[in-house]
Amino acid sequence: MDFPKRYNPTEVEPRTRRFWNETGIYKFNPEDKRPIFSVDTPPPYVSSDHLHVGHAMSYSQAEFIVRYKRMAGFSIFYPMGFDDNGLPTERFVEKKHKINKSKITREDFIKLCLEETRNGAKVYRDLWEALGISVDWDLTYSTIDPRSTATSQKSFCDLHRQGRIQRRDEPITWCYKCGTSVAQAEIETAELESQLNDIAFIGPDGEDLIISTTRPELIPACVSLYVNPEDERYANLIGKKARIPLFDYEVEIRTHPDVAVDFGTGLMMVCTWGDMEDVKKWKEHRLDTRAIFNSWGKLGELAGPYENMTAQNARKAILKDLEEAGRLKKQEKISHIVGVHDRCDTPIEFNHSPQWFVSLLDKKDEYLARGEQINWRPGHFISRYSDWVEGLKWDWCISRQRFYGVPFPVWYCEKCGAPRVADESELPVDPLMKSPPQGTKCVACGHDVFVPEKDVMDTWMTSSLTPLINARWAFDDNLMDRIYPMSIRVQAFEIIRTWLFYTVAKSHHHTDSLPWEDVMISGWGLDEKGRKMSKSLGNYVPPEQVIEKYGADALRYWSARATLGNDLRYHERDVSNGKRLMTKLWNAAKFVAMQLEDENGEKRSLTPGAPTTIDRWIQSRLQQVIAEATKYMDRYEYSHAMEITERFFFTEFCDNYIEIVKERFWNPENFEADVVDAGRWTLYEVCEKVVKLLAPFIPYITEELYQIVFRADDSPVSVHVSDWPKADADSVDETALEAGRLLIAVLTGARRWKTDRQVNQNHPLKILRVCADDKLLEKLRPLSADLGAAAHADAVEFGGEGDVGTEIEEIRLALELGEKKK
RNA sequence: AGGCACGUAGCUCAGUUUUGGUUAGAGCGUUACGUUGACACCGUAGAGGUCGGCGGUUCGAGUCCGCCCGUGCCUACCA
Repeated sequence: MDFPKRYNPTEVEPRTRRFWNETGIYKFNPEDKRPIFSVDTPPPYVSSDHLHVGHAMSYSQAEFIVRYKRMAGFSIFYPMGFDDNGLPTERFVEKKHKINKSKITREDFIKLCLEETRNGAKVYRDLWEALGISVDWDLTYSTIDPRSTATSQKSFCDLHRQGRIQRRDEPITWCYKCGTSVAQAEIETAELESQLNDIAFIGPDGEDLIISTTRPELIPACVSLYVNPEDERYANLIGKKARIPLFDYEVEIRTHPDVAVDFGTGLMMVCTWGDMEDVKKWKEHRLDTRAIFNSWGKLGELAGPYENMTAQNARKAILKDLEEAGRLKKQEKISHIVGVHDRCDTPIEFNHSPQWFVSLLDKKDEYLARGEQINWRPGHFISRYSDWVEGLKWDWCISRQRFYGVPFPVWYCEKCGAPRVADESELPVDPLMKSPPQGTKCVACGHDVFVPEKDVMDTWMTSSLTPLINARWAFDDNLMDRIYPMSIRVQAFEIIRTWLFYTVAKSHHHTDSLPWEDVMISGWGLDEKGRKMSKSLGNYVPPEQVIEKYGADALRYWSARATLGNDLRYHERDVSNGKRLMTKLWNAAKFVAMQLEDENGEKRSLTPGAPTTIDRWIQSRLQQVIAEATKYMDRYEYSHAMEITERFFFTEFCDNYIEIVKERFWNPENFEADVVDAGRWTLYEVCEKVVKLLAPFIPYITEELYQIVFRADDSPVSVHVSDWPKADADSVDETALEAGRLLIAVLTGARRWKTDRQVNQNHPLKILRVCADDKLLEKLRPLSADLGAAAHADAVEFGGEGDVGTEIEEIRLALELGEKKK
């Protein structure tokens, strides 16, 4: 047997990858009749320059489970997708090429996006392949490809038919940097330093009416003043008019119970939408509309002399003018929370423009009920979901005033503006490229000329359909009854409110079911200080470098240390520790391999032989480990499965069993032949099972060992399609387990005694005398040969007096050093 | 402000639910010693913890309950 002295991942990993590709073991076979385990895995964004070990971590964690399920006998449906469209990609392209959508044609912009999409996909794919992520690349989708486009458009049409989609013209949260509407789910909060300004408006009798605002640039948008109805200070003002400083027009003074009496003066201005509260009062009281921003966030006509200024400049100018007019009474620094766009951190404003909405608010209860039906792992993450659903305030705005995304299957009547939604048979369609079918007439007015919808869909409108994209829901040859609902969704916690929630809502409305049965939530890989890895902090650890230095298996080992759903700090020493496990495994397997050949290099035939107590001990322990590891893997607790296997392998198999059994091979003349056989057989069995138990975590080295040592002519082609070990409860031998514990206690005592005398552990003992009560001695007596072998004792005797304590109090030892043999 | 997690050895983390139960574990680091018949990418042994704090339940609490302190994340702020 040709067994390399050292394991070299740099050589083995690419070769093994080629082997996997050639054998096609990760391909989904639709003809396979075994139960299917299908995985809805996150399609990463194109902006690949942000990849760090945290990404490697979360994808690896999900993949441990997939590899386990594959070995456990499931037919695996494991696709990868790429989230190529929508704002994330557009923002990435704008940043990289230092452009924005106003400075480039739609066509050129889309061309750049497609180009970056291809680049990004390649970087990702290279990394996933290097990591050994066992997806079936033939199942790959992109959220901009015809399949996803058709699926998204079918979703739109279906929801539209259900009356769940409407076009509404109302105030909408808006990002002026990106020039588009955004949905509630895309708004994050940020703490901002600001200034609270006390400004004197002019009361009906010319008196000062002081309001406090952080947004003085909105004064020209002011449409009303408000006080609390209980506030007696202002009772006489209600219904009267106040005059706006600088802009010189009048607004009515109204009441609303939401106005806090104790904030500032208790008097507030309400503008055409500085925030949600303004919108609320505007709707309730049908206030005037004074929209002052144009679509790029500069002030418009109503701002008079401040027209065309940015909000920031207008704020300064207006404050200066107010001060000169003596109307700025007080300024105070405050920090407050504002909503910002998650893609660019720009504070969110309100704007008024027609948008497409998916109604959500009327179905909160049903979404919450769906949440309860999901198997959340870990369970507590359901609260992230429920909290979000309960806190929903707006329906889902799905239209974006952008270029690169899935087009709406919609045209408008040129004459009356009524929308004409495509029929499902027309999908996929880009209305900019294609008109409605010949002879189509407007249902409202009968006119036959249409103009295309130019907006594109929110990227989540598409990615919320990944289970349905995978199942080819929009196509005749779909896999709906085979893979849908999918078995599992894997993702990190930060996109519960977006990807997860929207996917649940979509499946609820399209198929009246959950999209999947289980959800497995991963944590984040953090830097050494526990901070999130980010480019700006410079605490990035690129996974390629780690793989190059330690191998993919070592990086995966680090990933497997994080318990399910918890964050994990990245320390190179943990990766290095993975390397250590690999080295140990390599050497242990090498030792096993050595015993499989005779002196002439001929392969020995393995027979169970006559197992000794210690052979039965390690076999029994193995059965327990298999049972526990399997239990953990079934619960997606991969970290515990690996840990228990690793500990068993190191401390019981290597440190004790191999040390005990090796004497049989070095001095076979001291043992019965079938005892030597039993040792050989047990070594092989246990090591093979350990290799299999570790295969999901460290797939490369285990594959290599399987091919070199454990693959027989009639075995499966790869360890990764071999059978996951089955625990055999009947073969757990309680007597042997107890005996093994006693033996290790004696051995540890002998080792300590030698260490105290500063002699080599191999140094022979003339006599090892075990002293304990008769009951214990009875249990220990059958171990005599193994004990002598392990402690390198010429003679093992029982009974009498001893002075070396062991870990089991009742056992004491008397030892006598022998001559060192040369 | 509310919600959810977390707080265990110098460091990084298990263990806390299902099941409360003798001296609380691992790896790294550290100390001493050893070593070339799987492995120096090594072995053996040692030192190291009032399990964030206080109180409660219990024969018994790292584990269950209450309160508090600290950290992180999520959600939300009264302009």
